Amino acid sequence: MRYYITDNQIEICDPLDFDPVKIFECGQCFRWNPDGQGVYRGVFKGRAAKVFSRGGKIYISGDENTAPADLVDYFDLERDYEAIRRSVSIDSYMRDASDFGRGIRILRQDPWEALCSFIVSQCNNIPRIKRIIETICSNFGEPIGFDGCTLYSFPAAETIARLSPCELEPLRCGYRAEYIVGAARAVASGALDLGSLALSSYEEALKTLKTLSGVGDKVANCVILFGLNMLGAFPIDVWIKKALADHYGDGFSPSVFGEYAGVAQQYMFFYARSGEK
DNA sequence: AAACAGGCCTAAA
DNA sequence: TTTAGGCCTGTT
Repeated sequence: MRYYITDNQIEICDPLDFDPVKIFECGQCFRWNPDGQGVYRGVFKGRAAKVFSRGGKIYISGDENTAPADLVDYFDLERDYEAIRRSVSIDSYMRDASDFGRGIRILRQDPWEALCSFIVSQCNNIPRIKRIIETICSNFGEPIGFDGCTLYSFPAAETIARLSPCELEPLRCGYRAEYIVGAARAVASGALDLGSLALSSYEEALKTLKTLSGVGDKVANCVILFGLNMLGAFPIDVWIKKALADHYGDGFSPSVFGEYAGVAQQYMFFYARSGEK
């Protein structure tokens, strides 16, 4: 998509394919919050940034440790989402869903953060998921001063690996604490190499992630889609299951959506959650 | 008060 | 291979 880099800040030329509210509220991430004036601030890969609109344009600017290239990568600015929307619009339902979700982009999130976040998400509601993740960051992450706010980085797997599940009690995340520590130890010990998983096949990534306790099909697919940026991954949660039952039959396979099935899934999820349909 | 929330694990057919 | 029940916790 077209954008300008000026003064270490990115200006998005066509806001139709970059909608901050949809990007941050469509369910793919948990750590970007609006300040009441419409400015979203968040932390990605240890860096702070903000996204806001002014005069019909969208601006993204990061802290002093953030290069424009980091933002281009994280927000997936080089990808043509209009082409993706066309390719997944296989019927009138998907045309409506992808039209409704126009402006969503799949963020290139840190794989460890995605793994931990979606472990937390299981059998949980969004406010509590966000609260738990904020607490893990404020308790175990590093403070980052930015734009007059104190934000916190997501703690490294090594940091969490040194803790016992009991020490995660302040999170109030219940039985998920053991899963989190187990995953952290797998990553920290090198038994699970998320970097190399990103270079492996989808099947390999799925199989490997599912060896972790607390990670099943749904969580693993979320990690692959949002953390490994494999856009064919198709997480099926209760909302998607219902949408599939309503619009497609028993023999459904994500492959009908092609290589960007995961993006189709996100349009469906956002559409279903919106209550529009 | 009982059910539910963006699943997963284990035991049992 | 599929199914039922249990699981921490906070809300409604």
